[in-house]
Amino acid sequence: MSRKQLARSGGDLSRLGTDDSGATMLHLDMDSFFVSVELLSRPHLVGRPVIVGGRSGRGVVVSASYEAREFGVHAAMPMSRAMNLCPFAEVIPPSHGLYSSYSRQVFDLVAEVTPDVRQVSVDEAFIDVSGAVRRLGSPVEITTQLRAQIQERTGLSASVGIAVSRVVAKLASTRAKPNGQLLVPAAATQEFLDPMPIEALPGVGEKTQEGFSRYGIRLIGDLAAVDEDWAARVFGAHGHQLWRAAHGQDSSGFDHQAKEHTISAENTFGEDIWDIAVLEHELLRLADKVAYRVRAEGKVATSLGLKYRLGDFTTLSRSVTLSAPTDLAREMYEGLRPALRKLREQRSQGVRLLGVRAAGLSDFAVTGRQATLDEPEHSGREAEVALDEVRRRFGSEAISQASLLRKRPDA
DNA sequence: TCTGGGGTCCTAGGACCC
DNA sequence: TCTGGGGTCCTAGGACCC
Repeated sequence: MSRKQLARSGGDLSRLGTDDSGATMLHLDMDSFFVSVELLSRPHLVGRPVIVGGRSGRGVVVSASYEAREFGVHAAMPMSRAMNLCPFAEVIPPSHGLYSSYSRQVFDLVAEVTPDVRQVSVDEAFIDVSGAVRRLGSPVEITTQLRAQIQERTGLSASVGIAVSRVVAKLASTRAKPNGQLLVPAAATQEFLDPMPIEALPGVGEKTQEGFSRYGIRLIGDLAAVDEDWAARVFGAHGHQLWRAAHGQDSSGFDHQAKEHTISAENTFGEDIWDIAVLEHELLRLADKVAYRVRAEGKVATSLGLKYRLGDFTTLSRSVTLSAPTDLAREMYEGLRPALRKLREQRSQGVRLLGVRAAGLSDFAVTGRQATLDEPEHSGREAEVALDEVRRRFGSEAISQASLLRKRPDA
């Protein structure tokens, strides 16, 4: 049984009550978002098993319609297995640009409710409505309105959980799916949580579940019942955070200010690659992709990471701290190339995946590089920014070829 | 069955400095 | 000459999420 099925397999919840006065946190989750967007333009497939995902040998399921889930198909499953389970499913390759545009429409509607929103992915967000009740009505009324508006403007359905905290709201929206809403009144929080399986809690995956089960902890209520200090001692910071979640409490505040983040790109090859020249070409292509996005955010990276996955799925990583921050593909490529060569020499295995990550991102303007207009790197930056225009017109493949041939400005 | 791509957070060890 | 301890930064790896 999947986690979602487990979380849904509860009893009647109407006894939880109708008092939403203390439940001002909403978790909004679009129903099988990618599939639903694709069905808008393919109405003849409604009601049939539909899978969005990569078709190639190494593709995985990204999203499955409820009809496909009946066959046991779920997200992140290898496509080969999904096709065994459900051979007649319609398979559609993902169109991320399309999903982004529908996502924007949905979040424009959310923004009309309140600015207190923390978006967690294209199709999911936490919404704190405590500042909106006087203007728009109770949390339940706001939810009903918002779901109706989303349905009307986009043709897509959303499910919403309404509770005292993010973690409880999230569990409630899962229980409400598809196309539903569920209120967990503040006073009913523990009663709602206690009977759920521990792996329904966000942050509990396979390993953590195993760890808990060694101590007989199988339900959220089991974890809620143990001593707080014991949980922190035995399971570390993660255990302490989960103990709080088992009591319906969020571990951190509702901070939605821009934190430092990372930008990465990776690629799984159709078949394992042994040739260092092919790997280096891919390294440059990925560096180009990352550098473009770093520049688009007006940032520079102070450290770089390389992800290197072998044919047997062993995953290695190497990182490099730069002496001067950069937003250039060429510098990222040259920064990581020695690490790539070394790994290829050390490990006599084909390479399944290569990835590039930019971290320690800071504003271009505050690094001081902006002041040194005659610096060679700066003219390099100008050149790459100009190449961005070429990319828009001729596609990224053209840029990768151009980057390969381009000389360093100081060479 | 054989595992995508984009992320976040935590831990642990070693280097280095005072 | 041998020895402490704390703080910080860097690196590698792992668990987890959508």
